[in-house]
Amino acid sequence: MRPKKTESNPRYDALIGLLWASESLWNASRVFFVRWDLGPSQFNVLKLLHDQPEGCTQTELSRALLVHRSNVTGLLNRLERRKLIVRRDNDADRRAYRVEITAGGRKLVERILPHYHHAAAQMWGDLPEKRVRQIVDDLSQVSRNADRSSKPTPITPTHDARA
Amino acid sequence: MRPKKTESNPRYDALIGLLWASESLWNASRVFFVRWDLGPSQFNVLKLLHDQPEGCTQTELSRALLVHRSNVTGLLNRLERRKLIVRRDNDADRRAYRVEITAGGRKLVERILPHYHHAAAQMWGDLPEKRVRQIVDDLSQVSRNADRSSKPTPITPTHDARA
DNA sequence: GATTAACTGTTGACTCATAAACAATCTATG
DNA sequence: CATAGATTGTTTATGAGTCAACAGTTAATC
Repeated sequence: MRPKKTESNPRYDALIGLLWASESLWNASRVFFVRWDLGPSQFNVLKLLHDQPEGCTQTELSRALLVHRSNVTGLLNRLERRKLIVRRDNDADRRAYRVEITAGGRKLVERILPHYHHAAAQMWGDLPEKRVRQIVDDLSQVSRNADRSSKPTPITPTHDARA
Repeated sequence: MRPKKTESNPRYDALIGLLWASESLWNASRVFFVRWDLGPSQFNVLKLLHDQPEGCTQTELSRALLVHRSNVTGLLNRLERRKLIVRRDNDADRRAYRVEITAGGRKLVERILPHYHHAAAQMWGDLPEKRVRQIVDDLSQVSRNADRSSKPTPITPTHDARA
């Protein structure tokens, strides 16, 4: 099923390649996590809470993970059912929970992490350290550009808002 | 909400950065496509069929798009309802459809593509052509490694299958 | 030619994502 | 203080993804 030749734009092709790579990675990570009966998204939540011992609100979680508030609800429900996280009441703000990881959740993350690091290293094959770092820099620029294009021009509220 | 310092692995960090960038891009592309009331996945289907005038089966589509067979069903249902694609009967194989893009679908894709190319170019900012191409190469290697790790060792059936 | 094996698309149950609307709560501002 | 506005988390509806199981069809093999 060879695709038809179409007018080629290297930057467009590169974008497709990037999305393709990340889809491959995401699929691989789904397979990777089945061993522990976790989805990649669930692990991301756990990892974040693991590095955030004070806990955080669901909205903070949603912003850190780049997902919608309403999605966090179900994600946490599933994790709470398995006692990997808890929703504690927040005295300072009775609207919000303070979500924390449990001892069990922490243990699970720490059991998984070494394998994850190992698998991640494999993905880059024998690419030299320097190139990897270069890619990280370039991609963070891409992230910024993407965010800028999808958000409605934040307009820095810090004095002096001339466009 | 600063994250806790944890033992750092550059290749792991790079992977997270890659996934992060692609999530940003995906979100941006979702916003981008609302104008035409399309999801990114729907557009991917249309684009593929656009470059494939002979049409293809749903399974071929699923392989090309890296998604499950069962997902293609709903995707095509939504596109068919809007008359952007058609499922034609396949005389040679009565199990399979031959999915084709309609004139309307083709027109839509061709209206969108220029904007898409433009937006894609923006994402890379002023990164020099050479670096962009470099990234494409490196990422295609990553894709291969990811696929290898998630698929159960294909074992090339071409003679000589000693592990 | 009949049976077995493989493949095609759909369905149902589930996860993960969005957006819109809602009650409860906090924060400003009059 | 009152009230208007913003924010927090949930619900509902929908899109997009997985997997497992199914009927129908094709292919292979005996």
